Amino acid sequence: MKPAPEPKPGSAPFPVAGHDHRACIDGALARAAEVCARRSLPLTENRRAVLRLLLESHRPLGAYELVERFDWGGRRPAPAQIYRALRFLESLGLAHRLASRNAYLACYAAGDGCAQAFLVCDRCGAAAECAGDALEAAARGLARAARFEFRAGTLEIAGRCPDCAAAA
Amino acid sequence: MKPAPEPKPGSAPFPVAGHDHRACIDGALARAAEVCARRSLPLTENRRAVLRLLLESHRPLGAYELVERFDWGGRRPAPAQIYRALRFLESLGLAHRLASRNAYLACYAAGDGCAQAFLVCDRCGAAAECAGDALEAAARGLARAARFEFRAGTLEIAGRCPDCAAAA
DNA sequence: GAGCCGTATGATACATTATAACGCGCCTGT
DNA sequence: ACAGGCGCGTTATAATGTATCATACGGCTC
Repeated sequence: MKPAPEPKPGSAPFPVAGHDHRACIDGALARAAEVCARRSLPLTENRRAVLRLLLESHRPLGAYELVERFDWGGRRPAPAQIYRALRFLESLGLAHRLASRNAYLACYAAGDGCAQAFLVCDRCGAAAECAGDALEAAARGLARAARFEFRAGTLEIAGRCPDCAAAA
Repeated sequence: MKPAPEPKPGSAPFPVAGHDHRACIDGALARAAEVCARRSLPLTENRRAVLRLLLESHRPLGAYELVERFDWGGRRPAPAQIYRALRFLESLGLAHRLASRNAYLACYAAGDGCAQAFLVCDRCGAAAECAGDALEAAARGLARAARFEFRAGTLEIAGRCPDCAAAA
């Protein structure tokens, strides 16, 4: 068991008190730029803007919420615009889709591998990404037992985030 | 190496060669009736029909696929009809929603508890439900580490089912 | 049996989420 | 230059899911 409340901003599943949001956003954007550069894929204005919105909200947003928040000098982008950016970000592991919510979440930690988990608060909608060897192992174990060829796995956990659990 | 090809219809994640589909459907329907009776909730004609369609297809179906397959003497039910039945079945654990696919899957094994997993074939769309202590433990462990109050978890694993992996 | 209440139904309309298709302009390689 | 690929911006439309309302039916009490 590991109490360790807050090692690094991005690695604490839910933002804690001293969370430096600005730094966390800038860091994630810088990482995103790197990831794109490494693959010679352009992190265009649109893509960066969508990613920034996700990072700023620090919670999952629906595509149409993104449309609304997108300030394009008065006008709004069409949904397709947003979905394109989301697909791109997802393909690089810079954002994730929360299927159970039809919502999208920025990735704060560099996207690693395969089996990922999300903790989604039933009450306030906050969400956190996390992963662990135990999950990965369990997922691969289940697949193996069924002779299923594992590609990727996503675990979505519903419940109450620390704040809401306390407030209840 | 032939480790127990088919112990019980419902417990083999993917239907195997000797799979007696008829028996598997009838068994599941009987179990559903029991579950409803135990809770004094009616397994009405609609609900039974939707469940039967899911059981018969033996793979996840979208709500609108169900609408199309629903033979109502020429007419078709409105989507709301189907969604109502699906919600009912879900609430009793008799069917599950595959969020990653917007599809619904009958439950062959009696719904047990909390953290469940689905193996979904990228190629043919077949899906199997499974669960295990390791998954449950991993899910609860992740939640606990984040001081998150666990309610339920669903793991969706994408990959290739045995048949498709072999065919590839 | 008459009246009442709760639930399931059947229907229409609507809301939300996501994609298809197309042409334009900008780069880049030759 | 210019051809090809890619991302953009737009329009239209598909796919998925809900709200609402009137009705029907069963069980209950009186």
